[in-house]
Amino acid sequence: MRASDTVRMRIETEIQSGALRPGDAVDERSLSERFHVSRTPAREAIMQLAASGLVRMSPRRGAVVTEISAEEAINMMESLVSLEAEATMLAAGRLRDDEIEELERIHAEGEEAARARDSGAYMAYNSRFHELIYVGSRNAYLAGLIRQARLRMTFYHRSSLTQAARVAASWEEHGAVLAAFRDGDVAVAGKRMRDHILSGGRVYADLVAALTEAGREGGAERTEQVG
Amino acid sequence: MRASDTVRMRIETEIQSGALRPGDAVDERSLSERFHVSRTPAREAIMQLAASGLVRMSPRRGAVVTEISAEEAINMMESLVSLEAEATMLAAGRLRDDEIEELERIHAEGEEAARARDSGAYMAYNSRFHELIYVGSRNAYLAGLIRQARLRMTFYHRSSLTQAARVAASWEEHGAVLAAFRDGDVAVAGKRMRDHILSGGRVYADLVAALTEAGREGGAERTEQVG
DNA sequence: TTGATGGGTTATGCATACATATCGCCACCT
DNA sequence: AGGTGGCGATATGTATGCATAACCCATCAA
Repeated sequence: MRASDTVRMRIETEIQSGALRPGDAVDERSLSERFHVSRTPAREAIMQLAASGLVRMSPRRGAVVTEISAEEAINMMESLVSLEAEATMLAAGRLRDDEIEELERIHAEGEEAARARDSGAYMAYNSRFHELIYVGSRNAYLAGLIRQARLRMTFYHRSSLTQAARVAASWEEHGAVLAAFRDGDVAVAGKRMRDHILSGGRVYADLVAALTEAGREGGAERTEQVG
Repeated sequence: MRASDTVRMRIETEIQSGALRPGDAVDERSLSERFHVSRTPAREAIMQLAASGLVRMSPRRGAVVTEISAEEAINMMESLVSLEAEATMLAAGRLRDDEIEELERIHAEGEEAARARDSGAYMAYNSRFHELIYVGSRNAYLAGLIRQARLRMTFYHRSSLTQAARVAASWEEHGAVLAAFRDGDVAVAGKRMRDHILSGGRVYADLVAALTEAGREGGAERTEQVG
């Protein structure tokens, strides 16, 4: 394992967790000091993050955690909807019976979190549910595209599932997809996943628009109240 | 412009052109000597290429131009079909009349290359045609995903359009998509693009399978005869 | 008071030196 | 004769030094 990889992963974690927020500077020196490495691996970690889109580099001006505009957010959601629907259709035709049973178990476990409006627990369940579908698609490349897109949206996307109403609806929509899996209905499974992602996406797009607006009005501090 | 960026772009060009072939080593020292830079930007270029999937790095063992297995090729084609269809459906609903006219002009210009079975000229036309659709989708993120996927497949994909029969069929299929654009029929445009990419994809998958097979039998040299 | 200008500061970008793991080769042992 | 172990060579990974461009702020003029 290279030092640059560990630095990269730790930054990714900090962005996911919200410790690093869109617009925050990611500079070589502070990274090298925090992780006790020289500037070289710190710099390489930043470049890797830039390649995956998590940070944006300007020559001679350093890197900042990528801020997503409302337009970009809509574009990414549009793409994610398509990718998730495709993965779901592939999975609908390829999931083995025991994998569908596994999905049902996980879905049953998620009900408690959904009822309790426990967004932390629900997000953990949500990840497991979707991840099983990616694997079930038998398409590692497609799964990678989806994971990368979701990773880039985490800061904003996280927030959409903190809305209590959304959690309950999300769980119901998962159930609808699962029913289509049991029926082996590829087209219906795809459509239901498309609707599911779109539902979350609407919340997400609104949030990004709100953040963008707040950022324009009152500077970065203003986003605090929403995250 | 950073030195690492120019090095990266030149390597990308060499991979696209076939000067660098899957399995070829890409080492820091030779890059730094060829492009008259130090090892640092050469190394950074390699890491950027690795992030986009064009080369594969093994810790302490250097980088090689990514070799695509038959399974990976199928996965990438499956994904590309979905992405291109999505971009086409978006474009069908968003292209302005003058953009459709531009597409028609380009398509008309491509007829000559198609008739002459001039695969070089046809590939140039082909890129322009598809590129206009990506732009017409009004989704820069989706367009980026498609370009990245196509870039990763260039070495193999190039070859599919060198088949004379495929060139003629490809041009006809473009015409069918264009007709759907004129009719403003989103679903039909998407379906026709899906079929179009799939047609090329079949040739492509066969080719990768052949290369993989050849590689297993006779080592890397064996792929020479196909490229 | 506001704007422009210039110098100092600092972080990035590149070059280079050093550390270390991997690989190939050869001798030696079985 | 074939396999194994160690040694040398080489390339990667890391650290550090140097050059330069961008930023900040003070100073000055309108």
